[in-house]
Order: sequence, then C-alpha cells, then structure tokens
Amino acid sequence: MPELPEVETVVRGLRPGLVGRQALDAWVGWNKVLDGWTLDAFNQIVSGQTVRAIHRRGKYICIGLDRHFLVVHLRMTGRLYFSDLPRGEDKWVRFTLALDDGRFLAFSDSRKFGRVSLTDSLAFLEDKLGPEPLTLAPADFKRVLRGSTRAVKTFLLDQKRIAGVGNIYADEALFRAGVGPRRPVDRLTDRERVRLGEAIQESLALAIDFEGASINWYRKPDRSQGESQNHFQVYGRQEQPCLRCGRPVRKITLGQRGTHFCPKCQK
DNA sequence: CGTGGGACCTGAACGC
DNA sequence: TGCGTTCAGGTCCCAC
Repeated sequence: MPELPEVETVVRGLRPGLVGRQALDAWVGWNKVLDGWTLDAFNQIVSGQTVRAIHRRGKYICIGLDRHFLVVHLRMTGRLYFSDLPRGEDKWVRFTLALDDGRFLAFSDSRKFGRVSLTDSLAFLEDKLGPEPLTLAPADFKRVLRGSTRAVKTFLLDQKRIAGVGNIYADEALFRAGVGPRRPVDRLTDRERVRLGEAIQESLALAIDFEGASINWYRKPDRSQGESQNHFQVYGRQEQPCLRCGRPVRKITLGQRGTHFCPKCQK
C-alpha cells in the first residue's frame, strides 16, 4: 500500500504527538516484526530515549531518538497510529511503544510484511535508495533516466533509481506524462524525460495534498482515510473511460505488477 | 545487467 | 454457507 505520499502523510501526522516524547517500553504481538532484534535487546536501547525528530526517506519512516533511529517500513498493510490502549485498537497490532504521556504508538500490519527496526546510522538507506523525487530538478531527472533499457514503468518502481514511487503513482505519473508504461527508458525523448519528471512530482504532491490513498488498508495516524483514491486518473480504472479521451483504460501485467494506462493517450 | 518466479503473509472479493 | 482461486499500495532472493 503505502507509497511516498502515504508515508509522508503518516510522518506528518505523527510528528506533533511524537517529537519530545520519551519512549518507555515496547511490546510485540508477533516476534518477527522487530527484524532480528529480541524485545529485550530492543527495549534495553530504546527505553528512556527521547524522540527528537521524524522524517521520511523513500518509503521508510525514520524516527530520530537521542542516540539511535527507529526505522519503520509499512510495506503493504502497515499502519502507525496513537492509541490509549497498550495493545492498540485492532487485531493486527504487531508492536506498540509506550510513551511518557500515557499514550502508545501502535504498529498494525495484517500481512506481517512490515518491520520495525533500530539502528545507530541511516547510511544503509542511502545504499538502497535513489534520490527523493520531490526535490529533484528537471536536469537531474534526465540524468536519473539514463543508462537503462528497461520498461519505464519497471524502472520507476526500482527504489534504487528513484525513491518512493510505487505501483499506483508510477501508473498515475505515466498517464500524466503521456508515456506508455512499456516504453524502454533509453527510447524516451529529452522532452518526455522532463515531462515524466514533472508528472511524477505532480502525482506525488497531489496525493500528499489528499493525504494518501485508502484503497483498503492504509489509514492516517488519526485512523481516518485518505482521499487520494478518489482522484486516480488510471489506477484501478480499467474498463472505465479515460478521463482525457473517453476510450477504455486498459490493465496489463508488467513486471508482475498490475499496470493501468490509456493506449490512446500514452505513447 | 535484466527478467521471471517464488517467498514472505493475510484478508477481501468473486465464482460455483 | 462454504470452498477454492485470485489479487493486493512492497521488497528480497535465486535461477537463468
């Protein structure tokens, strides 16, 4: 589920209630959630540290403590929210962290793909993630889109090339750019590269304004739904008329991911 | 280097 | 109602 806009919305929603809070004990409802850590070792480090900052890098949530970082990836069905209950508000809570204001930070994740981890350096993220699309200049996009023969949709999903774009916003950006998802990257014109860069930024920024897409599992930290799903141009709109030309939106499989596009508007 | 398949997991939707 | 199948906002790993 969560792509850059959803993760950004979660970070913004958590920040006011989290920064300045001291962490007490953590609890786990499923041991693998801690990604290699035992609960004891985890608590040993986290307990007593104060949250100093929180930011997003790609689809990762980085919570800065005094001496460490709490790193959370929501994967497909992860949710982070505040609760007054030690074990959160739903049956899929895998982790909670008690805070010094009596509340709990709850991590809920029905599919158990998500992870909570602890590290003293965020350098590993720079090894696996490309640049942040929202702060990339047009010339940098041209540079990023170089040296690949892959289908552009597949390319956009590669976190090492551009961080944060997922299956929804890759399709949305390609539609906005008027570029077919199967086009090899090395056959895009300069003009198309610039346009694609702009379209990625537009799609992501718009989705952040709508506070993310609640198709199914995603929720904001206040547990309400985002609105971005009500503004998709192509994602999930297969067989429905293209909003630009009226011909049916098509769905294909590309790189094992459902891919939505308009064959007439996207060349 | 790139791709395809499978693994990791659960739940919702749909066909019968 | 129940069962089987398919699909899902992600990422990693392996074989070819």
